[in-house]
Amino acid sequence: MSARPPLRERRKQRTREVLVESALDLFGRRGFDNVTLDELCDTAEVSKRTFFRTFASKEQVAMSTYEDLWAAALQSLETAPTVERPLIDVMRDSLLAGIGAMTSEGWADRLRRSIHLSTASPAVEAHCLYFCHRTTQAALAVLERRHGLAAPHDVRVLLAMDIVVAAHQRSIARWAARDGIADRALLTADTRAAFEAVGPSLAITTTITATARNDKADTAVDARKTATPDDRAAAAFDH
Amino acid sequence: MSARPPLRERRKQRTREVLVESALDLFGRRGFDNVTLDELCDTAEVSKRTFFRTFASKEQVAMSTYEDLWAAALQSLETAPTVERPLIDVMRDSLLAGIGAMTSEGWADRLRRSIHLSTASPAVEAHCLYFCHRTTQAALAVLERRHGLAAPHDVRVLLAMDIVVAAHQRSIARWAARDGIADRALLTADTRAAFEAVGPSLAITTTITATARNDKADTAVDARKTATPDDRAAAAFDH
DNA sequence: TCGCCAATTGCCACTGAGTGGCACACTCGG
DNA sequence: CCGAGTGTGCCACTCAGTGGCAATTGGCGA
Repeated sequence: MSARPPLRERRKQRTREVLVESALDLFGRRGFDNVTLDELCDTAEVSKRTFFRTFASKEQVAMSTYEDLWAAALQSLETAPTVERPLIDVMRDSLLAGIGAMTSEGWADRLRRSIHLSTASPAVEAHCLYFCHRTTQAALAVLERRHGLAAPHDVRVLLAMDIVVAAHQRSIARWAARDGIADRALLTADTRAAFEAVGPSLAITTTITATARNDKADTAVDARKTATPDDRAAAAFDH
Repeated sequence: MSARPPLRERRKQRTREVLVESALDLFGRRGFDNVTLDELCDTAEVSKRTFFRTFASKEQVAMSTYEDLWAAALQSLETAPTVERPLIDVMRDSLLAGIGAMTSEGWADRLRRSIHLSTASPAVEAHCLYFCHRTTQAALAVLERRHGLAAPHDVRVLLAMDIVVAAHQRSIARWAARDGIADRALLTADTRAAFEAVGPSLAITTTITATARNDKADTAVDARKTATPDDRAAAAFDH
């Protein structure tokens, strides 16, 4: 068969998969806070010690697929050609590439369940937020090293990265909240839509859309800033 | 004297202040992770049980002044006049009002020390991030109830709030990192500057500013989006 | 000034996450 | 088949956070 990796690695990987699957199942059915690590380890048939050699925390096992996605995005950032264009676009494309690089069987379903956990449990949500924060710091380092980003401490650069995180989180939350299937194509579309909504966001007024939902005279977007006319895309994103 | 509050309240408040002061001192000198709650409670001369009746977590006592600031900002949002203008501006002004409403003796110094803790300790930083997230959710509810925000689940609205958080965090981080004194006037200025840098952030290119630092031909800001010419302010914000 | 009521506090025991140490078992290489 | 080295299980431990209950203390009427 395809027993390429040295068999010792495969065991490790197998343990990891069993833990993730058990965790998503238990957390999903009974709630993150109502499942102890001892229970999880018992279900997955590993010792607690082994669990902490595989994952750094109870939260991490719940979000491991999500972290894989970002890892793939960072990987893309490492290998992508370095053309000069807006940082937000570069990051968006890296995320899209990361989405395209997900291969493992059933990743989309695991990812969707992970996101559901993060919206259901404060502890997981906090972990998720912090993870994104640290990951974009790492992305900044790559951008500086490979893409010639000369001022990684410029406020505008830091803000741009925060905006990337925000757009990504909104897109993935929207994707995971869809009723029916949540697959790669939809995630890609939702990601594009969220990033296109960034510009219009700057000018949203507090009294927007008493009539905005799917109307034509919607979006009291004030034209002073950001005249990007892709409001249609943003409006279509509205649920 | 001015013994207006029923004396029982004052005791409680006093305990709170002692805890915060002890925490900032101990955490600041020896590191958040190297101080146990037992030590802190021992120093402040309260039982651990009382500590958890005053604060929800070890992290919270470290960030209590920061949380006070947001509480003041939310309060301002509750009472401010409800004119129709961009959501980001409304939130910025609420934050500025919150800054203006800080009165307790030595708040600026405590706030600065809190921020330092959050940059030094991952646990505190994560707590801080999540707190901001939850607080802006609360702000959204106020905006919906008082300011006529009709579509609080519109992606653009959610993005706008995320951008507010980002600008705020960048400004306060910059403020706390200043060498000399960090006072109200500087925090106000840094906040304004960070919010003004939001627009230009959208168009930052990856190869920005090989020569950008304080130059005139700086900021490879691509004029396609966001032609706001307040790049000067943003550039001045650069350290 | 005294004493009752209610809120607050301290103490104790407990759960559950996360860690270090050590002995055992397994895989891989010869 | 056998050593070297890595991975795993078990045990004991620290520390954050919680619930219960008794003791204390302030508020307040008599």
